[in-house]
Amino acid sequence: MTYDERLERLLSTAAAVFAAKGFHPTTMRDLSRATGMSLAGMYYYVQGKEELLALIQERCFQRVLEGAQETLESSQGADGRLRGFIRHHVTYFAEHMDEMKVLSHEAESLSPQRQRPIDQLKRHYVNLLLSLLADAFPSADARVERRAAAYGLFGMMNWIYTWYDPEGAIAPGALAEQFTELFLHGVTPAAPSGAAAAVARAASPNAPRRSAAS
Amino acid sequence: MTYDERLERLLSTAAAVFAAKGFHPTTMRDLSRATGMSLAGMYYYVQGKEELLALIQERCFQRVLEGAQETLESSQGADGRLRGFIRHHVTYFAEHMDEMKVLSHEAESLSPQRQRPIDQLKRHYVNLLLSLLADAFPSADARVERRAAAYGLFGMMNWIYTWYDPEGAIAPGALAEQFTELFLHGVTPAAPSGAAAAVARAASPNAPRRSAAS
DNA sequence: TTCGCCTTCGAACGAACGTTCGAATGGCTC
DNA sequence: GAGCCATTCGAACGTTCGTTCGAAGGCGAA
Repeated sequence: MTYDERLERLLSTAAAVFAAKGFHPTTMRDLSRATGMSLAGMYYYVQGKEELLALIQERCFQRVLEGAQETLESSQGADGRLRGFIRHHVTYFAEHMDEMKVLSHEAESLSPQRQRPIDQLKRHYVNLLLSLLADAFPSADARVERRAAAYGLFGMMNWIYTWYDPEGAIAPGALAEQFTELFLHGVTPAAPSGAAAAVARAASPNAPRRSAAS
Repeated sequence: MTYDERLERLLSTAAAVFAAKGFHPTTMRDLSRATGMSLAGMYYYVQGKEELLALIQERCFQRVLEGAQETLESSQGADGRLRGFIRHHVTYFAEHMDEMKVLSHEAESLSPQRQRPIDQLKRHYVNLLLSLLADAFPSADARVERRAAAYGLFGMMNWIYTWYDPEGAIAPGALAEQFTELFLHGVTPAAPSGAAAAVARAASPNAPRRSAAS
């Protein structure tokens, strides 16, 4: 195993522990136990606990951005590009829950100087979605509305880590489709043959009609 | 000032500090400084730091639930009740950002026995939305779809604390309307005279048509 | 074998944390 | 004034944290 591979393993183990316990409650001794390395040994690869978090977030975000750009390059039309962006974000999130949870949930856990480069990636990514929305809906140009829609979508997608189980009933791809339809057309079945209604009906035609709050 | 009033002030000050710094990084000495009380003095009102968080979350959630139920009682029709639920959640969130951020962001910061009663409130609240969705859209009955829609909506709404400024360009009521339209009908202008398109157009007819990612 | 370098680690350090304790304060009742 | 109770607090305790340091292990090159 090379140096780089061992660093990579340290980072992904740390991401899993951070995702499970939270960044601040996690101790270097926790990470030592999880990785099998000694307490001091980890400092050969990383300056300290905070750099661990910074590296995890930075690498994860870069991969998300790269994946999004690749998806956009192979998508056609404003609508197709927007759909591709959503699909990529949701599936990537669902398939890398640990890192993405750490990226989403620990967005304020770094010192300002370590936060800055990550915030720059975030600005870039948000602007990317805003420009996709502008291309797809040139008529709905109100700036605040577009921001609300963009952050609404990010909320929908980034909240995944609080409830979603990739091994559960909803596959990552299915979740991406549902969120795409939800964002584009809402829950309301638009027309008798509308896409959202069709998708919903096709999946489970005989589900119970009511569920009581308890 | 009565005992209860002083406890209330301690809780709301603590909520503000927890919202700003996060629960775990906040020290009892931070709270002592923010409240003006002595370090030991706070232990007269509260068993410890964790009970502080538990009380904040429990009281906040109870108020949200009460407000939602009151809203539902004065709403008519399945669609009206669903709209009322969303409007209430968003406006309450926007107007009580500190407590709601602590409720949303520190949902895993309590020990299991302190978490349990709050999780019960949460289950109740989620089931409430699920039943509203079942009433409003009896045709789209697929169970997983309803869950995805519900959690998508909660994500949209609870993500507010990461970006929204109640003093900024979007008033709480306006945000609630936009999220309601977004959830019910999506961003796509449904028809030339569709509600979503009309709302969007009315607010800012001459916004620029493009914005580049940078 | 010897040297030097990359890698690992046991042990310890100083700081900061949540919490406790006993005393002091202030006002009210007899 | 004396006694009592609710309230506040300075000072300290024991623990745990992130980090450091010097030494040791392992291994290829000379």
